Amino acid sequence: MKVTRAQAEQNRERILDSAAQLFRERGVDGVGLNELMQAAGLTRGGFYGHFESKEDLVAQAARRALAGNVAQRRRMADKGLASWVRTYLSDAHCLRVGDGCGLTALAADAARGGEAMQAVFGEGVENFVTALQALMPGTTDAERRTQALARVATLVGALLLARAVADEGQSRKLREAAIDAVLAGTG
Amino acid sequence: MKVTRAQAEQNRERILDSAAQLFRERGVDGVGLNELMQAAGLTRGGFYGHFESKEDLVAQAARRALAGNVAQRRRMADKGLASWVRTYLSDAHCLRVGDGCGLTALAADAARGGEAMQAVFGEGVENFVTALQALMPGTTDAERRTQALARVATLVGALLLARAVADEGQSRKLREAAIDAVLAGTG
DNA sequence: TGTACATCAGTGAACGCGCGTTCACTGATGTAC
DNA sequence: TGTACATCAGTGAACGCGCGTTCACTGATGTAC
Repeated sequence: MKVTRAQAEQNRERILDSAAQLFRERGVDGVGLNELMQAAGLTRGGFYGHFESKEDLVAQAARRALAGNVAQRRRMADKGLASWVRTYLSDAHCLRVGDGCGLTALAADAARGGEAMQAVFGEGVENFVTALQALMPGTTDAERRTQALARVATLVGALLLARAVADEGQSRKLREAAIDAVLAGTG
Repeated sequence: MKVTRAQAEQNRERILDSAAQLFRERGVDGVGLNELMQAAGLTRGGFYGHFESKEDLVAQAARRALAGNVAQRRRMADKGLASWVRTYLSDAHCLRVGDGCGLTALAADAARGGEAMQAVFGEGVENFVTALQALMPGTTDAERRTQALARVATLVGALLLARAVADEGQSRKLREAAIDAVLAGTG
């Protein structure tokens, strides 16, 4: 049955929100379209009214997941770098993958993904780097940018590894060491 | 038909080698047991003579993939840190996922994996950190270990992000920035 | 060393299931008069 | 503003396919004599 255009648009948004969360939690290959549509309160057939294919959805859901980082970016500027970095590598962020950083949760899927996905992911990285760059202590823009690039790698690497090891102590030590390294020389 | 015990053991090794490579290239969910057995020159049914389940294989294949890092570790000690880090973040390593670093290629699967997988992965991280620790410039063991932990995160994060972005220049800049950061202060 | 036989690695068909995708259909929406 | 009808968002069955796993069977291996 047909619904209003506004309702249809809301349905599309709900599919994207579900996908952005579930893909982060279980990976692109770990979530089927049927489950995804049910999570959005719809049935499987309606999917292709909204998206060309699963690959199309993946790229758009990745953009949505990475847009969540923009909100975190603002908080970073508000709270100050040190506080924000500690939040980024906190126990809470380590556990809550589904609404956590899209760079960390989707990097492997992007590395194995299509060109559209990788283009979206590249923008996500760029946005993150730009935000961090403003808070770096270097004297030139180029210097600050290089520092920001390396620190994004450290943050993402530490969070991903921390989530992947069985031992809680090892996970925490990884994150604490990364916090020290990222904040070193930033006063 | 039966084969000799030595042949059976070789078959098992071949399954593990194929799995260690294909899981790194396409992820655990991206590789079926049927394809895996064919890659090892066998048929699907024989799988359960060697492994309890796919999850069992995943943990053992991860151990194998991470054992490859041990070989790299030796080269690191031989060639010196700077040369090794540049190799780790080279174009070649960026492209060759299947026989590249298991930490980077399998971290996402480990984060979503079972306890056995995460235990294996934790050992892989520990081995890598220990190797790097010996080359760090700090004055105490604890200091060197903290530096090594953060640098492993930087290396893994940079390689993973570099593989996940569409733009070649962005990929290279990420890796070059990480090289600078990892080598900073190590002479 | 040679024969008789139990072992068991590997085969290939089959299990139920979920995958991504297609399509004829439904019926409320939005439009034209 | 009220009626007649075309549009189209969503439904649900079906497509072929590959998934992880099981199992009766085969026949060379390895052993016992």
